[in-house]
Amino acid sequence: MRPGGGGGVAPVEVWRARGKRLTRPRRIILDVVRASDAHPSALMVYRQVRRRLPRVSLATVYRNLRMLAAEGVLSERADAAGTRFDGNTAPHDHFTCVACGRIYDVPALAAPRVRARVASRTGFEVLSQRIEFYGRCGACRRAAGPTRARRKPWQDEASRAPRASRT
Amino acid sequence: MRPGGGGGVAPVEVWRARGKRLTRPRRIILDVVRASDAHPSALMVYRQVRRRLPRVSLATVYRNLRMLAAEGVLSERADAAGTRFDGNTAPHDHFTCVACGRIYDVPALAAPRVRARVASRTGFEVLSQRIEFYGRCGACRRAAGPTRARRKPWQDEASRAPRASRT
DNA sequence: GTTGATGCAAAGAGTTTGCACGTGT
DNA sequence: ACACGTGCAAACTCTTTGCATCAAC
Repeated sequence: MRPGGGGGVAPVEVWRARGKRLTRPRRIILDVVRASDAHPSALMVYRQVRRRLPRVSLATVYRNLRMLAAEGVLSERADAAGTRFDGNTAPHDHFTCVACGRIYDVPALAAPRVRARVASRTGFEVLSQRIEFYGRCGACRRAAGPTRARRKPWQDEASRAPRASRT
Repeated sequence: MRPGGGGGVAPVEVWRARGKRLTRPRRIILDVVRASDAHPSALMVYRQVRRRLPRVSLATVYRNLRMLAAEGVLSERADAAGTRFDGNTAPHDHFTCVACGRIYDVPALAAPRVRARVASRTGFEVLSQRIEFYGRCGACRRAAGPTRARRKPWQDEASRAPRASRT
């Protein structure tokens, strides 16, 4: 459970202003993504939502995730394993452990600096950026030995991965 | 045409040592990716290769791109638009223009610094990283006005996009 | 009551795989 | 001649869409 994740942020008013409705599936989908720190895929969200709303369809999950991301309520990232969603919309980077597959949030430490540098060097206007790190997390380093997969979180729904640090 | 791209780097010996063969489709596929700076998708490569080898199959293109990437001869990146391949295997970052869709290489300016910082902050072992910038390129900024798509390079095969800078 | 949202099923895009034949070594 | 590689087609996964019905407002 992401601390503060299930809390009462209020983008609901924003939707209403645009004629969007707060339906039961939609609310649960948002809850699930916010309550997870596993950066879940649509399928992972679907499986969680179905526990509370067994008749929900995968299409509804996709439609809502896409819409919520478009509204800025969620963030969306594509990688080799597919599209992942993140309830944390604050700027931050990611660390993917190549051993256990877990994705950790890391503070966007150097973001502004790197960004300014690229802008001044190329003359381009940088609007946003994405930084991904790959390596071995603390737990997997301690487990020593050669890299070995212990679990594949993108095929599962829950993950107790501790957050690397607060962003 | 990427300068030096079509040149005679020699990973061929490496393959042979592993029992891999230098077939006609394979050589042409590699040529095509190396000669492009458009960061082509498999389909884009396929269309180019077919000009020189009309009977080539898409499956062969996929198999070879994947194999060449695994051998380190090419690099592979997944994003929202699908998987893209890059003949430039030197470390570098990317800038995607949200107006015209072109992908530019940018020097990996801050890479080592950012990397070390994350490692020391999290205690994780960083093995690699990926940095993507999004914004408006020089040409599109000069074209002024609101963001408007002028072309969708991921549906085409050729691109005359100038390189932002040499990595 | 109006209109956006849902569930279901079917379609689509991108990518992978099985298999018999072809071809580099 | 021996394997690896190829073309073809089918399969597979992930995601989107059409449509009648449902439910939020």
